[in-house]
Amino acid sequence: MAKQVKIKDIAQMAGVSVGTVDRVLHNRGNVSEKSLKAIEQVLSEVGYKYNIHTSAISLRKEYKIAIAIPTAIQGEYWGAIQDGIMHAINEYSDVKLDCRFFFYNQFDIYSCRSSFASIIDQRPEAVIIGPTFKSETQRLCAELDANRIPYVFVDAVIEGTSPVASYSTDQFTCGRLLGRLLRISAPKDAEFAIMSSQRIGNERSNNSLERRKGFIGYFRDNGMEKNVKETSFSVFDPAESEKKVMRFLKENPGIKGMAVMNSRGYILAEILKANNVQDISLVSFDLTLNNIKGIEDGNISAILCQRPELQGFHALKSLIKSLLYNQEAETVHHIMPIDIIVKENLPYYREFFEM
Amino acid sequence: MAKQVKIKDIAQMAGVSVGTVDRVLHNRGNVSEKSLKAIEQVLSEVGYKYNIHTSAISLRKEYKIAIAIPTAIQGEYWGAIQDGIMHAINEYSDVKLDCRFFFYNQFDIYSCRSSFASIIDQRPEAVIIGPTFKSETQRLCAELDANRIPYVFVDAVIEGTSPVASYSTDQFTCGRLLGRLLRISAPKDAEFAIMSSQRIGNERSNNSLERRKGFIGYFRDNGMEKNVKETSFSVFDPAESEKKVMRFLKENPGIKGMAVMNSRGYILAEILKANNVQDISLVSFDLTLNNIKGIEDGNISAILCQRPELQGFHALKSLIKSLLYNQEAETVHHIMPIDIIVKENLPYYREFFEM
DNA sequence: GTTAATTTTGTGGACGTACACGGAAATTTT
DNA sequence: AAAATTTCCGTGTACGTCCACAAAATTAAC
Repeated sequence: MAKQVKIKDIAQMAGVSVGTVDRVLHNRGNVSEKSLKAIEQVLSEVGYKYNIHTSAISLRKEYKIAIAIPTAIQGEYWGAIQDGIMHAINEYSDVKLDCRFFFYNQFDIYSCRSSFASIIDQRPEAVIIGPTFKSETQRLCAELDANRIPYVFVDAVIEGTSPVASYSTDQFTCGRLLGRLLRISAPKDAEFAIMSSQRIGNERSNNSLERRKGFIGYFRDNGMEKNVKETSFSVFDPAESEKKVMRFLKENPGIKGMAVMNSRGYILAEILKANNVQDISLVSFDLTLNNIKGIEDGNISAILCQRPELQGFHALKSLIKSLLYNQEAETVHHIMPIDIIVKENLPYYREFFEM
Repeated sequence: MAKQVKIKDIAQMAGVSVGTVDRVLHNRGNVSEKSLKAIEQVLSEVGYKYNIHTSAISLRKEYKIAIAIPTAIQGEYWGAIQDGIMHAINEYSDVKLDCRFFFYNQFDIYSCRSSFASIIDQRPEAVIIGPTFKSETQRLCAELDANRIPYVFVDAVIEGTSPVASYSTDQFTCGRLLGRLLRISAPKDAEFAIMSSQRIGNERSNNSLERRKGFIGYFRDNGMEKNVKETSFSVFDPAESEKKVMRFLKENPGIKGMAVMNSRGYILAEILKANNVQDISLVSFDLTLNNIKGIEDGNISAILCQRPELQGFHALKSLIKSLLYNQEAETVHHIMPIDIIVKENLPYYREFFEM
């Protein structure tokens, strides 16, 4: 248990007052070259570490934090991220925070634009971004960079930006993992289907595309590329979807597994249930309420999940750290674990958290 | 963002001084019935929450904490628990802690007794217990209860004790989950083997027994009780084990999956690898270095894991909370999630943590 | 009823950092 | 060289809690 080095100690060693050390630590300027050198010398020798507690206490400032994520629905993916953020707000209730959520519709680029514009207007001191549209996000980040406003990414990373940290998943590997899960639970010659959920404008998210690549890649590596089929279903027209899916299964009787590259697996689960289909594994993403029900009912074999609460929690945590000790640190990209959730271990993923 | 209520506020509302409120909050006694009533009244109304930061600063006391767990080896299960504890020590470096480890041999009841005896001698202010022997642990806990020394359990809970908290896993469900993993990845009529690792005196740990029960129960529930075989292998005599296992497989050609109820799966992985056995799934427990290698090599299909670092981390965290704010709270039993780790998601379980 | 012992209560200093303020030193201007 | 700026620096106070110590109130003892 190494003894804490205090600012006072540093001041003494460098032959200056605590005020000057403080100025250096917070690069507030107004320090002579000589003092700066002396203090930096001492700092490099002793390795000063902030005392987060005292630091937090004496900080009177209230930080404005903007959170730009797709509309969060309780019990769904972005809802879980929001839960994690709320949890962090609570945990760090001693740091004065003014957190505002700027939700946007992830399928409407205009709503994203206007949301991001409001953020700029708001002049926050830090931002959490759950990115969807690449160039919109890049534009926002450029603006934030110009104003030296720190930001972090959750769920995904956008290239050409310089966040303080990011929390995301290796979606390609998710796809491979999904491939493996389906393959091992089916006979050697079985076929598998990628079930795309159709949306307005038929756009597919980047995450889904990556997952799909990984999935196909996995079967290609195992010489089973031909065993992979693809079809789609609608999120909004269940009856039509049901007809389409059942027709597809009839035409492809070899199908023993279905992969859904987003959280819409529960829709297929309903269809399988209604038609009493027993021998097809279904794997989807995200522990949403609907998918939880699908697992409990036994219609979804497994769910892949990427700790959204933890992402939200750590996102805010790292921003707070950055605000308090604004050393210009390197970006840290955190890749979240991919949890495999089936009927048996489901219950224990609901309580536990944090961390 | 609700405004923080301070001790001063409470004091004012209750018509007493901060000192008195402090005494009540830490039940240090020496408070008149009248003041106590008044303060408790106010507390129940406003819902006071400690400011962890200021609390940590002004705490000058150094707490002696004893940690009684089986010998921890780096890269194995108890080593991971130790890592988690060390991490918490680091995270709470502002709270003065004097942590001492009292390791014991989990296969030697005498070493456990002498370890526990040293703890009593040591007179610690709080204890973390990784229990193995039931009555020894009960005796220790009785002693601790008598001295009002708080303690927490990691890995497992012993009945007839009253810890501050516990962090453990539902081993029975682990066994069921293992059953499911093996079953789905094999043909309908496949057979499965429970591979017990033999030890000195042939005792089997409680955890293993529970897992075994769950495993067998799973197959019974699916009308496949007859498909489960059992055999054993030695941890210390690899050559003998290899002979025995291969003979067993020859005699039971229907075996498509092997279950190891502890962390010794890697031994079988080596055997399968050496004999070029390809079509048998092997599932074991705990992300030890050996097992990680087994997964990477493809000889272990999956590992079930119960977040040992998180257990250790939270164990110490909850003890610290209990020491700082020793309100006589109810015991909280935390059941850890059961992570399923396969080749694809393995890399991401090594970095991430905390929380 | 007075004194002693005990219980109860309030006060004030300490923890380590942030930051405002005013004074000292260095620099520029006149 | 003195005055006016500007730059630099040290001091002091605040943050909310803990806890030691002393003062006050209550109870016990005589």
